[in-house]
Amino acid sequence: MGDVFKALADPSRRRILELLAGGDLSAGEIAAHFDMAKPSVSHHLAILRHARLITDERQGQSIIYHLNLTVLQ
Amino acid sequence: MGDVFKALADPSRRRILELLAGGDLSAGEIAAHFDMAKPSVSHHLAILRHARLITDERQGQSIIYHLNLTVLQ
DNA sequence: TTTATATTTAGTTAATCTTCTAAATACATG
DNA sequence: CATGTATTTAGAAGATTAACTAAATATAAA
Repeated sequence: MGDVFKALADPSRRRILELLAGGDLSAGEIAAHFDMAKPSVSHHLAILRHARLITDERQGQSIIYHLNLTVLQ
Repeated sequence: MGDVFKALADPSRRRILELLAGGDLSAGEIAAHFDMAKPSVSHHLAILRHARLITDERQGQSIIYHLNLTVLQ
């Protein structure tokens, strides 16, 4: 649970969750919403994934991210 | 709201909230539960207060802290 | 008013976190 | 298999945070 709170503590990560609430997106599509280098966004995605707030699924060259809010219950 | 998530991100601060869930406590009583210098605990209390997760009230020499969960709704 | 108790403020150091660039990995296509 | 696209990993720099000690403030009591 500590991982969840830590993950939610960063504004960029909360924004990622908001974006995913509007529908699944690839890592690149998520990165396009930020004024930040792609590796930085990838790092945020890793933290959200580790906290189980999102799940990922490879689809060809892309990796699609999904919101997973069940952990908040 | 970002302040709330940041406040909840630290394990010591979550423990303080748990302690206060069991009833109001003075700063000194809270500090006694930790293996940490009092100024460090005071700093955590200030962060929780700023996030409005707790309120404080002076009572003589002591300052009594109360849990305030309304901000989580 | 001096002394004791409770708590916070100030200033510093060490650890953690965010971001970057460069390089590596994975998949798709010519 | 070579090249291009998508994403992550590695390593480093800068910023933020958590901890400490010492000093300041506030109240109570002798």
